[in-house]
Amino acid sequence: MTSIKDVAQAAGVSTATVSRVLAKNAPVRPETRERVLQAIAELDYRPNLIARSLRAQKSAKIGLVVSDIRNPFFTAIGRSVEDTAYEQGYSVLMCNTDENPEKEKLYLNILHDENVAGTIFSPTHQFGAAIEDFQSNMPFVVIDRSINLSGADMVLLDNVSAAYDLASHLIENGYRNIVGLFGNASTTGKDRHRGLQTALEEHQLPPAKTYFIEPRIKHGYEKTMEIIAPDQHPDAIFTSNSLLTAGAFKAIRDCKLKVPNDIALVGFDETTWGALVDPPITVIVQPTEEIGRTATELLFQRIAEPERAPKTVILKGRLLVRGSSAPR
Amino acid sequence: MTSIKDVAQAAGVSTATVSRVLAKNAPVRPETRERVLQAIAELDYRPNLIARSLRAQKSAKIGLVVSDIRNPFFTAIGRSVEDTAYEQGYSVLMCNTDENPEKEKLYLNILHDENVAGTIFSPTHQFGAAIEDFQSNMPFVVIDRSINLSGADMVLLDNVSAAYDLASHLIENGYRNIVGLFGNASTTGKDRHRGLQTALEEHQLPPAKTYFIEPRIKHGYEKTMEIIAPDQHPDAIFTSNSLLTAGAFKAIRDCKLKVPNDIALVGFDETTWGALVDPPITVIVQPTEEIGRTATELLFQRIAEPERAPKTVILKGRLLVRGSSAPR
DNA sequence: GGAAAGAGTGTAAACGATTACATTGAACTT
DNA sequence: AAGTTCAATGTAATCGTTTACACTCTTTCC
Repeated sequence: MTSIKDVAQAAGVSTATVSRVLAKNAPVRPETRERVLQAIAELDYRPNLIARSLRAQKSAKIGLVVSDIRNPFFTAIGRSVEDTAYEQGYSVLMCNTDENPEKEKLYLNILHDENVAGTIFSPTHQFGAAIEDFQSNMPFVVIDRSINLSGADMVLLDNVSAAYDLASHLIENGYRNIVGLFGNASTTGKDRHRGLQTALEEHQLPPAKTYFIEPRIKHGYEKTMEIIAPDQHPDAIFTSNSLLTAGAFKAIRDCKLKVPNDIALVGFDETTWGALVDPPITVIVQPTEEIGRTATELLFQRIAEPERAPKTVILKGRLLVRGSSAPR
Repeated sequence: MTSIKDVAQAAGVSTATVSRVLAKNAPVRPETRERVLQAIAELDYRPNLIARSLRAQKSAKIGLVVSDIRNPFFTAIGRSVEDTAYEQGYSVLMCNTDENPEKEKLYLNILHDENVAGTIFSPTHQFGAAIEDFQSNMPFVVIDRSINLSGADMVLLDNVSAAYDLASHLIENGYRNIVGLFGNASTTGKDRHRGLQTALEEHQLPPAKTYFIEPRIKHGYEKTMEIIAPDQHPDAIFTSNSLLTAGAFKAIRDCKLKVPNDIALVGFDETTWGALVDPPITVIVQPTEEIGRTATELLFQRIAEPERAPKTVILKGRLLVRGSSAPR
């Protein structure tokens, strides 16, 4: 390993001078700077980020803690965060918690210990309380799921209104007997539930039967199999998460029912498969690129100015109408 | 920040003793150990990983550099690597290079600077040469794509044989006019190409028309649109990557052709959508869990024993026959 | 012409851990 | 009883940076 000492020696200056050349903003005689830069190039020197991080008590890394890396929504967020961070010279530590509060704690601790400059985080609702411990030390931006923490920045979808739009669309297309499947890991499911019920209410319809289950393909499948009794079944399934949508779709197909004639299906998030299946799925499209970028920008703002008043940015989803919810 | 000094003071010992308690293997009187542990608990002390990493010149992190995080194959690998690393007390820095050699270099440098213990890497073929620079310093395991580097461990699919099986299946089901779409970013495409051509050859059929294109949904779509002329089209499309499969599927559908009656479609990697579309897609299933786990284990082996002779593990794919390649 | 200001550089102290070496004292050996 | 051994602990150097402080030497100003 070539260190700053080797460079200093090669250039005939002190380590402080080399450091100043590196820092760019300190005064160094052009001639000296030249010598140092040449020594750096010759020795192929690159500063040790660990040492820098130890000394500076911070680093050019941010954490991204997502709850399920298999969910394409979070993959998309990941790309967007990474691109934005990259432009600012930051690298991204991506961690997957599997909706597991234990792992959330573990990874937040690790990120903290790694001196990350801040973290973008989609917490389970169980985590609500514990997050307080970390907030003091590390800037936070919460995404996707709201959390009862006054100090944190958040980037959220207007879930109630998006679910309302999606449900209204179903109702307007003649569906009356709607069943809702919602993820039980976060506030998102609750908000989308509310949007659905509000829409029904406003149309003077009775509330939907709803289920809160683990947001996994498997559970979406199993619950849908339960719902579809041989003798009777709802005329539409409303899902709050693309994994549940996939599970429901599979179950409907295995029961040999036709979408949308026998049963309509709508959900959240645009995925590769949503457009490919027959019929394609009507969904609320979340602006993933914008969510990731906004979250990263908010994080950088907070890093730069820790005392800035927290912001919550609420973005709108877009209803993408396709065949799975065609008029009855 | 509470440091080891605070603990030492609280317990009335030196920092060395605290460190020894932490290290577990050094001799400390039970009584003293008890006092130290209590101080640690009271102060809620957790060692600073940065400092530890600086001193030890290594860390309990490994890098995972994937070429496209949107490709479900790599997402699955990511989960598997993470789980295995987690069991060993390591955390995973996941980076996305977008098949871009510049980003590959950047992230390998960053990982190196972060003192990661090693890196699991799926390189573009352009990267073949440059990897030499890093190998000396950092243990490597290459996955998914072979690379001409004698010193590195690798975990690969037996691509030639898998592609051979997939092609033979098509041929046996009566398909004769096969067109191949292959990713141009890696050796994987080339190997799978060879498997396809070998199968045709062995059945005394003329070689397939093949295209090497960017492994993106968009490019799979566009190339397939070109291939499907209004007057004539192949009777099967063979794709080497699930993103290309998705693009091809979309194009076929947009051309109002029926799978498999008008045209069969086969590819690599099990995805959410492959099972959901109608007909479901015949694919080679890669053992992603095993690939990730094996790669991580090889990496740990090499970290423990840097001079160990390099291994290449070749895993077999499994042919999953479904409707998209039903007999003519 | 002397004081003041400031550019350019070096010295050395941090950051928070680990660990080689030194020291102490008790137990054991002969 | 003196020497030997070894467990238990402390002291201080070290990892590779950054930066407060000190110093020198010009330049500028009255």
